[in-house]
Amino acid sequence: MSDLPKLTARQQQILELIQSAIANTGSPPTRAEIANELGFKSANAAEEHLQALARKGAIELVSGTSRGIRLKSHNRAHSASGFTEQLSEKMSQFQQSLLLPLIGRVAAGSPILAQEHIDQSYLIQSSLFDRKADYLLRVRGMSMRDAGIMDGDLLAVQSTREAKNGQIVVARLGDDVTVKRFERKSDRIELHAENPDFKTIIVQNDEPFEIEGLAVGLIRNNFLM
Amino acid sequence: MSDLPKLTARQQQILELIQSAIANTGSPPTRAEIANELGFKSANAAEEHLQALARKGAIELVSGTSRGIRLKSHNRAHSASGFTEQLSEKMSQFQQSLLLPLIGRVAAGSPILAQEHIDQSYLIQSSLFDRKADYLLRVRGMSMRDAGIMDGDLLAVQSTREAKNGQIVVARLGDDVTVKRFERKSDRIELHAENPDFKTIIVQNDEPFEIEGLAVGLIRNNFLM
DNA sequence: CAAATAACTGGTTAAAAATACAGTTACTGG
DNA sequence: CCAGTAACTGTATTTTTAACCAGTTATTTG
Repeated sequence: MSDLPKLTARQQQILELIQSAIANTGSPPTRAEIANELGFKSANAAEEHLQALARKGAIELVSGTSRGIRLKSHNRAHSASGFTEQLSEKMSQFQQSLLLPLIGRVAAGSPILAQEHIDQSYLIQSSLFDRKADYLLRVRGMSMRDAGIMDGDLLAVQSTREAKNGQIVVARLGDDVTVKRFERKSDRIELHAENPDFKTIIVQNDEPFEIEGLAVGLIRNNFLM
Repeated sequence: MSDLPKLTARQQQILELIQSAIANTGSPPTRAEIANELGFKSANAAEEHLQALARKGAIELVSGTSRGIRLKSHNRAHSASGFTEQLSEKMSQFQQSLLLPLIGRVAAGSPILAQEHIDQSYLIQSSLFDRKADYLLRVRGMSMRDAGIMDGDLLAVQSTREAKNGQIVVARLGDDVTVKRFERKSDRIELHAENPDFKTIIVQNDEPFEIEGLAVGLIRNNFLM
């Protein structure tokens, strides 16, 4: 519970700019890019903001390397303080957002090997989903069609080893990762597809099996073809 | 669908190294880092591999910028809309997030974007969807179930009066607002449900009808009950 | 009120990084 | 067997970038 000192509005803005740059370009920004983006005439202004953010534990600076800015996992709730900012002329700057990595493609049909590469990241407001998401998985296949999870959808996943019966989980069977509805029976685990064309996967207690996470949300962005 | 020329084993290795570097450090590697990692004595070897990967469409090189390597996500057709903002004079390198209003219940007879309908707003990265969304609409009912649009989902909508056949639209029929698949025939407009339990709505040319917008994305946040 | 802090401008410098050019070696396909 | 390609070494040059120093102007804080 290292409560990092609270950031000034300007520092918060810098932090979000860094997140935004990572999400959009794939790399953290340089000092010059930050300065340019915010209209600073000197890159040193950006440098000092970065130093301040590093001092306060919001980021980590890797000395001697270009674009050596790393975000610290500052996933903690942004304010336990009761009052919500009614004063906000620029509300967007004070919303807590998380940078969620998109983990690639996962088989939701007959399980295919998951290639765990990070294509890109998306900046997602943390309150968008009911529970905190840790990453996004691109779903492949139609085995969860009747649950409204279609091929190509991005599934927001919370990392956990636990699940309750009936929840939709990301499960790992040996090397294969799959999305299914979870059901624990006394002697086995059942992974139900939500599509009559796919059959339920039965996992005996001695087989390799692990819950990778829990589905907490869904994003579809391929509406137009 | 873009079948990129297949990579040599070495090129594949380089690509994986890039992915790995991004996953581990948060930034793409430099030429020197690649060379060092693979034991090359010259950074130029890395440079040539990168050029080859760029030629084959696996990555994109941003010239003149450090760590300017971007992975191409060959797993999705990102935009069929060829004319994406090339008109912008000096488009900012860092895209912004938009505060999208969530429209809950649409009152009969009033415009969708009337203030009184706005429950709350969500901060959404503008690049999350293929086309710019203007608002979020909470979907009621299961008439679009087979298109993966479920009761309670948030539909990201772009305001427009135009739609092409086959697109999913938000349509207004007199006082009712509905989400359906759009089909224009010579003498009428058909609004198809994606659920056999619902029948197609036929709109004769003289009936009151208007397209409110186009579905560009979907968010589901009620996974856990 | 003095001192610290935040938020800058302006300039400098050394290191990091991209990138071009000239070679070498091995393999591959016509 | 010759040309092209892949996969390098080695060197060089320019641009990018990090990082430091010296100021200025508000604002806050003890």
